[in-house]
Amino acid sequence: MAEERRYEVLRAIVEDYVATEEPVGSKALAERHHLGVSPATIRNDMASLEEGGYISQPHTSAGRVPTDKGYRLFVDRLAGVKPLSPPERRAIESFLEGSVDLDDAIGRTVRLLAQLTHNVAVVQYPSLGRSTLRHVEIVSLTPTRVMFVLITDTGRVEQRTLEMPEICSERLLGELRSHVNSSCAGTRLSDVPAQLAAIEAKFEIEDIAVLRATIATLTEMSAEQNEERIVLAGTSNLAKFGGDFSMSVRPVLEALEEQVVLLRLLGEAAESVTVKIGHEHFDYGLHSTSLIAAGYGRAGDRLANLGILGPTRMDYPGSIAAVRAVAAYVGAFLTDNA
Amino acid sequence: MAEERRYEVLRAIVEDYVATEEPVGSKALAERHHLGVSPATIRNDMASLEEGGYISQPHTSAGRVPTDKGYRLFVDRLAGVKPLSPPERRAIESFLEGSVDLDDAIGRTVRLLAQLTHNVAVVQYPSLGRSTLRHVEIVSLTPTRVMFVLITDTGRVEQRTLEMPEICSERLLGELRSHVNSSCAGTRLSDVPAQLAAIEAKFEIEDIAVLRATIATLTEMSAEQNEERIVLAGTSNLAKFGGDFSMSVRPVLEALEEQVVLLRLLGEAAESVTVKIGHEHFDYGLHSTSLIAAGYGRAGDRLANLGILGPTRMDYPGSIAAVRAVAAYVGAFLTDNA
DNA sequence: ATTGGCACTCGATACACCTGAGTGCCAAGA
DNA sequence: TCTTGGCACTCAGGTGTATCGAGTGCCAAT
Repeated sequence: MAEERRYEVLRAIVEDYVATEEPVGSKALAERHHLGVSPATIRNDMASLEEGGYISQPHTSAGRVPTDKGYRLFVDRLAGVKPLSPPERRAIESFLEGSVDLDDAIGRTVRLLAQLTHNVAVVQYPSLGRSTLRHVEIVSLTPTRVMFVLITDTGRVEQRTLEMPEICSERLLGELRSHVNSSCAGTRLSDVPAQLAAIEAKFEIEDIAVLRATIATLTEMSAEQNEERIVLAGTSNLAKFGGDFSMSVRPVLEALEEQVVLLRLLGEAAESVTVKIGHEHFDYGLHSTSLIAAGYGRAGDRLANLGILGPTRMDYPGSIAAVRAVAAYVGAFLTDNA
Repeated sequence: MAEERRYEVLRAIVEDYVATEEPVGSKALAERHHLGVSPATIRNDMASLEEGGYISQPHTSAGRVPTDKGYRLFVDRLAGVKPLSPPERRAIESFLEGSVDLDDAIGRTVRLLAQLTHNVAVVQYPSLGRSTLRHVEIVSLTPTRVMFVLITDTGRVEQRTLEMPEICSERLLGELRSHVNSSCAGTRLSDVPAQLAAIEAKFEIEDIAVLRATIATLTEMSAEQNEERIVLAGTSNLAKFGGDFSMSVRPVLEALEEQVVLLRLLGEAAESVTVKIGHEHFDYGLHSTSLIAAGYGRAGDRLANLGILGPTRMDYPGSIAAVRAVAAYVGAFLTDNA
């Protein structure tokens, strides 16, 4: 059946193009991949692949290059899983050792990912909304200025200062601290606002202004939309992009500087490993890039996403393996240090 | 006196080259800058400037380009102060409004700086060692796991978790908290280790292990070398670099990814505004870039540095003005929110 | 010390040409 | 019906040549 071989040809094209970065022709294909057919046959297959929109040729007399659609098919149906090399395994297994807090762990993760894949790595901090609250600390800075510190079970620490409407005594702060903690500790951050609403009854009328300000601030802090944090590494790997800098790399750098874009990028990752290719991105600047993203978390509940971004012409099997492995290890690390 | 005019010519060359990005010739100079002399005279001046090493020509039959030494002279003796435009003034005056905590303020600062100068902006968090400790919070996560949270007067919050050598009671944690706070609150972080050493006497023998671990961790946390944080923005402005991407921009991106390099870069800034040009940088990757850095702080005591990095061919007067102004405003902001 | 004149250099641009990789198509063979 | 070898065609890229012109250095005159 010719159907089958056509896809074999596509796979060969993708692999060669990724390796050489140059359009690949029928003759070279016939030599390097021992499909038992002649260049002429391959040309026929190429013609129908091109008609199907899986490959295209930059110029009339050049080899073929996979299109986004071609990569898509390759990723979905043709790519095998490339096992990690032993050094890679070792790197992953030891990268978190000795990390001293969450910042440190996330920092190591993102650098590792960048180094493994030679692409730009993107790691999102554990989502606030899905973490549970471990402790709330309320510290008086000046008589009317108060700092709130939220500590979650994932190790995230969020702080915020607030100018109180009136002077608040240490006694009042102490009461706030104990009531907030007893009613909210151990609940998900997304449930905190509801819990907070219930404690209003326990306070004197005269303290109501301070209490309301406190509740408002804590509610805002536990709303996840603001404080999703994202870390990058390996931007210099964008050098892999050929061609003119300002044409191809600049828009990518610009997109990477926009937290909003990054969040949406990672946010759209749904399954265990998601691959977004070229024009599948909503952002114009990323139309010549691909994203490989995975969720990570503790025992199945996804806390956040991480991934890599690179030119569409990238090593999908290898990168997918790396992203998946790193996500698994980070998840395990968070579980152990819960 | 010709001496004087020669420098006038150098200034004109720098200005034109920065504006046009192309080597500038004697004829063009005579036209655009109304120095009352002929192109031939200018050529003579150019020849002696070139002999002095201030300018050079890329090819025999091209115009002149300033050298690092030329820029140096320009910055030190020739550059006037370019006043900020009204929109720039307004942007600076309002950029910090509504910033909700230190992270937010630093983030706004770095983005503003990048936008104003169209270069890469670099902002260092207020140095830990020079801040004073406002409060230490000690929170028990599990029976043996404890989180320390340091809050400084600059708004920085540092956290770290520690696995204790033995189970520690709430009573013990409470004692730790109160003794640490009473002896250290209000002191500079760099003095904290000394203060901590003194409290050992106040504890029972049986708690000594936990105490020692606590002191060790807090000492480490207040050592400034680790936790200097630096934030970047505007990397996409590197597009201003002409030429080949991997030749010129890649090493810069690589340097920017190394915290160590960045720290040293900013750390070397000494006076109120420091300019480093091209080969004056220790890092090879930055040999075609210039840095403009300034310290910021509260009322004269420098807390940290900020600055911009761009191609040596940059608008020095404008950038210096912007950096200086932003540094002043950030300093004022920190004073008001102390 | 300044200026106009002049010969010279050399990068950039344009044009023509060639080469070769790669294609599409067709007719013959399995 | 699928495969294959043959063949003419296309076109990007490299090379060689000629021209152009911006810009220079030098020199003699002012």
